[in-house]
Amino acid sequence: MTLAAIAQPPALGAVRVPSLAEQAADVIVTGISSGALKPGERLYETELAGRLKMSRVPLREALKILEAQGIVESTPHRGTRIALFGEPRVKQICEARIALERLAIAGAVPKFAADSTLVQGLDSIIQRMERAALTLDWIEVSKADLDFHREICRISGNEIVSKLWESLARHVFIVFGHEIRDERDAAIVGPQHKVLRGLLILGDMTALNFEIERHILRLRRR
Amino acid sequence: MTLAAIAQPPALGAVRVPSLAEQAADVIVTGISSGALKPGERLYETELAGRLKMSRVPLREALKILEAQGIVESTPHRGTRIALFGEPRVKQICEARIALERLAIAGAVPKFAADSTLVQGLDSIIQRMERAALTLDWIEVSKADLDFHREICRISGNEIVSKLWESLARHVFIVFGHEIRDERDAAIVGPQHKVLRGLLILGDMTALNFEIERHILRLRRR
DNA sequence: GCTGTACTAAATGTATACAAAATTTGAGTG
DNA sequence: CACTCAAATTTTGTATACATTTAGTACAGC
Repeated sequence: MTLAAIAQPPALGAVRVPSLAEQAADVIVTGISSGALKPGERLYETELAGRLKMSRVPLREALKILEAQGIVESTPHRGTRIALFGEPRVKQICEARIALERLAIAGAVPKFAADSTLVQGLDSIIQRMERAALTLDWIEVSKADLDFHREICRISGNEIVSKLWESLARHVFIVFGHEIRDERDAAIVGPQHKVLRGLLILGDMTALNFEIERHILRLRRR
Repeated sequence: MTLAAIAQPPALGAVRVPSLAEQAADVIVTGISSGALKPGERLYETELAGRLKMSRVPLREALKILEAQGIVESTPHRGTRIALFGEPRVKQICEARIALERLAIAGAVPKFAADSTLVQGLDSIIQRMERAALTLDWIEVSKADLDFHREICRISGNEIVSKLWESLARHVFIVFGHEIRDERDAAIVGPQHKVLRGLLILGDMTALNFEIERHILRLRRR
C-alpha cells in the first residue's frame, strides 16, 4: 500500500471542487427555491443543459441525484418534472425533519458533553446567520440555517442520518425559498438557534425533543 | 394541455421498463448484498461497465444515485468506493429505520381504518414471503420483507417518507444479505409480519411503536 | 364527422470519443 | 539507500454523436 492511499481524506483541507453534476443539482434546487423554476414544470435536458452551459451528460447525472432525493420525478422516455410542493408535502417534510433531527440530536448530545470545543462550530454558523439577517439576505440565512442542522448531524457521527438529511435539506431549502419573511423574522432567527445551542450543551433531551418540534413547526403557523 | 399529459400514471398498468441506470444500481446493490462486491472495494467505471454490458454513461448515473443514497462514496477525480457496513453503521441503519417506519405507520393506520381492502396488499406480500421461506430463498424473503414495509410507506401517502425509505431499503437489503439465517428464521419471518399486520388494522399506535422497534432490532440480537 | 392509423418531429436513452486530473512508476540525486 | 521530481499510465470528467421511444399531426376509412 502506498502513502497516498493511507491519507484517505483528500488533503483534509483541500478545496473540494464539485463536479458539474453536483453544481447543476445545486443550481436547479436554488432555481426552484427562488421561483425561477416552478413546481410541476417539465425540465428539457437539452434546453437546461444549454442554459447551464454544460452538456447533457453531467446534467442527466444531476437529475438522477435529484430524482433519488425526490426533488424531481421522471418516467423513462417521458421526461423529468419538478415535484409539487403543496401544503401536504410541506407537512410531510416537517414531520420527517422532526423525526430525523431528534435522532441527530440524540446522537450529538453525548458528543457535546465529551468535547466542549464542538459548540464553536455552531456558534460561527449562528454568527453567519445573524449577519445575513441584518441585510435581510434570506438565501444566506437559509443556507446558514441548514448548515446549523447539518452540523448537528455531522457531530452526531451518524452517517445515515447525515445522508438522509442531505436529501431533506434540499426540500427544506425550497420550502424556505417560498416563505415570505420580514424584519421581525430576522430578529428572532438567531435567538431561536441559540436556544437549541444552549439545550444541546445542557443535554436535556426532554426539552430538546419538545423544542426541536417547535423550532421546525414555527414556520408553518403564520 | 394534451390528454396524454393528464393521464400522468403511465398507462396505470404499464410495464415499467427501468433505464439501464436503475438496473445497474440494483445489480450493484444485489452484488454487495450477496458478497460479490465487498464493502470498501473500489469500483472502476470502465471495468464495471464492461461486466454489466453497458457503457460508462448509464453506469455513472447509477453511481450518482447510489452516492446520493449513501451506498457508495466518491470523491471527484479519485474514484468511487463501496461504503463500509460495520457494526456502528448497522446500528445507525436500524435507528433511522425505526424512526422512519414509525412515521409511515402513523400515516398508514388511518388509511387502513378507512379502507378495509388495503390489507390485501400486505397479505399477498406475506404469502410471497412465506413461500420463499419454505425453500430458504433468502434473497426473495428479503425482497418481500422490504416490499412489506415499502407498502406501508406507500399506503401512508407520505411521499417524503417513501423516498427516504427507498434509500434506507437498499442499506437494509445489504445488511440482510450479510445475515446468516436458518430454518428457524424461516418459520418465524411470516408470523412476525402478521403481528404487524394485525396491529395495523387494530390501529393501536402504542403497541405498534413498541412492536416495530422489536421487529427491526430482532435481527441484531443473535 | 369521428375514429383509427401511419407518418413526422422531438426528446430521451445509450454509446463512442476526447480532455483533464490523479496515481503510479522509475530514473536521477543527495 | 532514501528521497524528490517528472514522465507515463490510468482513471475520471465531459462533450459529441447515434439509436430508440414517445408525442404530435395529418390523412384515410367508416
